[in-house]
Amino acid sequence: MLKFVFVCTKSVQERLSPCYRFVMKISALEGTTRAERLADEIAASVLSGEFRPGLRLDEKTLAKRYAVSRTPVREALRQLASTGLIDVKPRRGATVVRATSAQVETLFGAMAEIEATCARLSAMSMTPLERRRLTSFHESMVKFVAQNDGEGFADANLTLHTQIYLGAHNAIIADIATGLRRRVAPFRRAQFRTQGRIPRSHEEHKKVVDAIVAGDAATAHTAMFHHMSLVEESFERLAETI
Amino acid sequence: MLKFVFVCTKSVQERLSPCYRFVMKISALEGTTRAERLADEIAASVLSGEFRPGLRLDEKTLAKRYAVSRTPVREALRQLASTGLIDVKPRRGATVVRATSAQVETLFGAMAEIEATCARLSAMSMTPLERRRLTSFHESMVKFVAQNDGEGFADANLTLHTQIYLGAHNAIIADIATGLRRRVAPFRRAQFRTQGRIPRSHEEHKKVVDAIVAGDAATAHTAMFHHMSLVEESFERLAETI
DNA sequence: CCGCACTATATTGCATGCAATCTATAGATA
DNA sequence: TATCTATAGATTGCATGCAATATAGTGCGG
Repeated sequence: MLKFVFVCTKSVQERLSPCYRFVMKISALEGTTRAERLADEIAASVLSGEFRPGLRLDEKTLAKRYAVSRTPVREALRQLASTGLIDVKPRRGATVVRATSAQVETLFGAMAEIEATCARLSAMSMTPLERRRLTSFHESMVKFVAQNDGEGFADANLTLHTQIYLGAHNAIIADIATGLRRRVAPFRRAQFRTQGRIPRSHEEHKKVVDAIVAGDAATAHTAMFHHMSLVEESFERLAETI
Repeated sequence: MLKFVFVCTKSVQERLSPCYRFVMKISALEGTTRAERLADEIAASVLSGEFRPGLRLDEKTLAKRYAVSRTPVREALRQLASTGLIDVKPRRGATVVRATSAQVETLFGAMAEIEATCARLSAMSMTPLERRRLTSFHESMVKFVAQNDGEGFADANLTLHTQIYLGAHNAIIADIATGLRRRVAPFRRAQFRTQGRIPRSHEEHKKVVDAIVAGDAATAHTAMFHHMSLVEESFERLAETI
């Protein structure tokens, strides 16, 4: 991995031309710790499905795989445990969470509540600019519906929901929502492959977006809750077929 | 610290008389790791106010204080950082979070939303037994009002709110609520010392409890949200006098 | 044949030490 | 005098090694 070292004092740093600031940014990116980068790597592997639920995450193996010692691996695992993505038991090691259907239901229920809350808050406190952006982004998603592009729709779906988290104008609630979305991710894979899910999801989004833009908090809440419940239902249907 | 070692096989363990099980329980308590116990200790110190917001939490000093090496201290600090109680920056160490008034406002706002959600869910899904218990517990709190006992009221207040978290019958939302309450704690100290806060709080509780018991979800939500907003207002008034 | 106890192996928890980075203080220069 | 530089000290990040604990495999008795 490349590394640029740029030595200067703080006052010089502040008066640098933009091209040098770019160099500094690279340096800042490198400034994260190994443990942090490991946590990201492992999380990505869990979310991508490479590390399946139930898989044992052995410290030594991970350390070898990423060519570091066990210490940063341990820290990464602890951090991931706090997000609920993996499960660490004292002296028993870490595993990718494997939830019972009841636990998954709880997770989806929590998520529906939080998302609905975000929608309500967004309806109350989004700026006019944010409302316009939300509308136009939602409208742009129609192309994925037309092309039946599940992958593209899934990506855009995340962006749309994130816009609503941010529109709530409460960083803590937005964090909670993001964290929950991450936690449910391993259990909702391939959700948009369910027959007819894409156009239906797009319609539900429209109801949510319209209510938010109109400032109708109660309807935004209800519509989002309903949308998330259908997502769960779609998951259940998928799970049955496995 | 005492430690009982009790060696036996699992099948024997399961057929033990209760008195031996007690011994095993002690052993199980000891079975937690140092890092976990440290996290509890440090959290308690933060919540009790011994470690004030902004205080630098230096690994070496903490290691000396608790007579362990830096390794478990580091793990404890990372864990606490994930709960939002302390702030850890790479290569810059840990400090007890010192929030701006805007951040505290965000925190109270998030808490009000989550608590209100819990109240709504409780209204919808508490069992008859839970409803009865909630009512009787709330009624028992009148004695603290009569005696103007802030300490007693604060303890009971926590129990009452926890009952509502649990009544929501969603472990994840309950966890979120508990975590937020913890995070808010350092900024709401001495809240019940504000003039006239105890009887007023008790009245607000009544509205919440009545709505929950009656199964009136919308009213429970509104009443709880209102209650939490007043808590925040009371904090603001306190902060101004500091 | 089944279940229990015991030993061997593997894995986690923790302590220690070194290297990289940050911070503070003193000195130099305009 | 104010600002910048350089050095020393302190602190964090990480690697390594040992001790405590859990797991798996083997032998023994009923």
